[in-house]
Amino acid sequence: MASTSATPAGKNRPVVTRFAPSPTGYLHIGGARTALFNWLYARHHGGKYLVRIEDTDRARSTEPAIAAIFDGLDWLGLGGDEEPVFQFARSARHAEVAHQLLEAGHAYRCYLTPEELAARREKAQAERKPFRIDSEWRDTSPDQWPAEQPYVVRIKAPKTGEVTIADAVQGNVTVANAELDDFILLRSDGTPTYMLAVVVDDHDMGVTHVIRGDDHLNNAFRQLVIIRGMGWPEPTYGHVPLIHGNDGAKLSKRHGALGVDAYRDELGVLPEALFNYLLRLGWGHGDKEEFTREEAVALFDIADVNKGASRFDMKKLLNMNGHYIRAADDARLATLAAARIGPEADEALLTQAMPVLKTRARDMIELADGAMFLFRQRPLPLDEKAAALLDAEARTRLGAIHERFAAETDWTTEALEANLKAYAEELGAGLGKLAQPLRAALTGQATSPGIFDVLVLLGREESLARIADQAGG
RNA sequence: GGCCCCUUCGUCUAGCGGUUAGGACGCGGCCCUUUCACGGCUGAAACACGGGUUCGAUUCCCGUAGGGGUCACCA
Repeated sequence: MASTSATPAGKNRPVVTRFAPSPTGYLHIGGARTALFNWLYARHHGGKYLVRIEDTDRARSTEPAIAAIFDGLDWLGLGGDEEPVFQFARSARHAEVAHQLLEAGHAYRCYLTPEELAARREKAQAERKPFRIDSEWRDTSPDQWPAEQPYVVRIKAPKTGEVTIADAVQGNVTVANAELDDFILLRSDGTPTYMLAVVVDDHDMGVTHVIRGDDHLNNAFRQLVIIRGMGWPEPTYGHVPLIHGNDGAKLSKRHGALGVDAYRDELGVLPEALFNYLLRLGWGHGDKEEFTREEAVALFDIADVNKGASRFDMKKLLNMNGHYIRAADDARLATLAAARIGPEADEALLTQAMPVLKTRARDMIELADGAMFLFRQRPLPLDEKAAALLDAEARTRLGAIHERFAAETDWTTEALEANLKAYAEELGAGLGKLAQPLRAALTGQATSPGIFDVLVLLGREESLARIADQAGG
């Protein structure tokens, strides 16, 4: 048994990686992570990171999907270093390679019809035998080829021996050549298949490291047949495990496989949070949890990516998002929040309020919600808990508070706090007994940022008016 | 089903022959406190199972079980 191993031929070529999504939908979370790993690997090695759109499936590829992918990539800061390559536009070149393979005797014309193939497949299944394409056209010579009949071009895959790939993530993976079949290079209409296109494009783009989902691991062996047939340098492969949903099943649209745009728009996630979360999914570096882009670039190694699939955990993503919200620039958050609140939002006020708002939010939805009280029109609607806080006694006290605050000349958190504390002492009550009704009156809610911060944010006039609205007696 | 891959707390992970198996999320408790958060402290919680190899296995090897991927004129 001959055994050959796929050792990278061009070890000292500059690193070139690529992210090659097919535009049949949005950029999903798994794709985003694959892009991230490719980007990181290239950056770490001072190489190039490219993007290729695999749009050869004309029926399923759409313009909106292409736009969504670029949009998602840009948002995460994972756009390619050069103009993206569109695979479909290169089909003439793919066909050219197929013909070279044909001339070199590494491929052959196969006149088997799809119907005949289907029949054989069915027969094998009925006999419970593994089906492997075994075309009688494999060893025919050109003079035996029927004229004027449609044919496909098949690769002539080795039938004996085995190949082992030194995968950067999975380690050595060996497959017997008997497992490989003579897959199609060119369809009967002359168009190239994916298997051919990837190999040709990767070669032409100078890709040295193919980092992709491990659903492609088996394909690597097929692609190697083409690469060897052409005598091209073999890339280093790195097959990263797929991301699973919270229940352990493959991530589908049902559980969490949203487009990255949904994480941004519907979940209110910050790009740096998603970046960090995705980085930590399947990769770790000691006890470190938070990584800046620079740290990630410096520390990332594809060899450290875990072999096992990991589950997507929304809770942890949100927790991380909270960290990044707290660390984010106030003006930036204000702009983001304002877009969610609407035209009544005042960015300057939002920016001013942000320090006390952002510790209370794990996502931009919560952040915007938490800021709403600043912009509500009087008289404020009271939620259930707020209403319960405003009993007769509380309303009476609000009247007294209104009087005291109206006389307050120093509208600062310190002065206001001293003022209210003095009143509490006078009453012999805890500060909470006064602060909660006050909060209800000022925000219409039972929870909010610190009450004195609220007072200052709202300003003297608005605060007094809101208190008066609820004061009784 | 054939082939390939995977398996450390519920989850994400550190570990790379000798550790009280560490951190994070989540969960419980305490502290801080005008509410809710944030923050701090703290508790419960894992090496799938069975054989080897070894003085010694979470770590190396082989099985078993479980999970995943792939078997198109889709990509």
